[in-house]
Amino acid sequence: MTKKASDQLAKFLTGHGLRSTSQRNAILSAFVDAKRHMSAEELYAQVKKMHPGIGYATVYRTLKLLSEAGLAEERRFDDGFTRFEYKSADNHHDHLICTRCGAIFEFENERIEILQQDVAREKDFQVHSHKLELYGLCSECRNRISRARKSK
Amino acid sequence: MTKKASDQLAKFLTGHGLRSTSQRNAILSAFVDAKRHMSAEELYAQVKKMHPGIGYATVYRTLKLLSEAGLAEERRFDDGFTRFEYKSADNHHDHLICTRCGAIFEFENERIEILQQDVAREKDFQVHSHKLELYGLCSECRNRISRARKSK
DNA sequence: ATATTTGTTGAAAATGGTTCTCAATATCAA
DNA sequence: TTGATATTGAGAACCATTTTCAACAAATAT
Repeated sequence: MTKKASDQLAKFLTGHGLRSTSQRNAILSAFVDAKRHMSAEELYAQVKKMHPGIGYATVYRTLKLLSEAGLAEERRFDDGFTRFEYKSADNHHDHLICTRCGAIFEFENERIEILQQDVAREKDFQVHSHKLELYGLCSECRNRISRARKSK
Repeated sequence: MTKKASDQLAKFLTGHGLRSTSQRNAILSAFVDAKRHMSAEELYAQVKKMHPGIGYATVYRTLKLLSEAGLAEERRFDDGFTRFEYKSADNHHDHLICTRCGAIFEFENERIEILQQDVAREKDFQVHSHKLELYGLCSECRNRISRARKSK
């Protein structure tokens, strides 16, 4: 785990009269090391491996804490699951989501962001964050489908 | 209610060996006449006014049915509520959501859509739908805030 | 028209992700 | 150390949504 992340958490805790605990550190560590877009359940399973005593509630509580500390971002995709994503200072990106296999890809597009600002300005709206998700089929699933069609 | 909508539902039902019922018609009617972005709960309350006997489950079931029939679109915003939106054939739009008062505004931007297609093509991804939400403060809330600040 | 088949409904129970409660425990400051 | 209080784990509670099931109703056959 990066030292930066744990420092950031420590700073947040101190600044808010909260305490540093082994559980919080363990969860942060697992979260940072893990793949992106983790559900609370996945993270719980991961943390359990190293710290079997840890409870479900603590994972949820810590995830919320990390969001408040700016270390995690909560995302609700249309599959109904809430997932969390490690948030390093400046890497905003959007998502392509395969509706067949559930794979999630990331992308960035500066021009889209600029157009978003234009839209907001036009409506006199002050944007703080945004969410752009493209749903469809990834190339792998598309290939799988066309292969299946041929073999019929 | 538009005749078009009920026809579209009737067609879907017939085509799938399903039955046309007074409840389904009542729910569709309330849904089409209602304001956009309705939660199941809001729609249930609305339908109850004219048809007190109707059950919660039926509203949910019908809303799902309407989605399958292409008459409704399910949306999960970050406030955790699922809402449904009446979907006429060709009026895709995106949303500006005020995080303070909850107001939802709509917009369309052809250029953003084009750029999205570019991104997808680049990743060899076939987009079927997308979701773009801008979160922030509407002008009204911004004014309220700055007024409050002045009066301090 | 009437009966028959089978989809649909309402009420209540179940589900599933997430949050809360509370007694036991751990951290931090003095 | 010790005391004040934040945190934890386990399970109960929550709440939106879904499922169950017996009663009912729409489409179809008779």
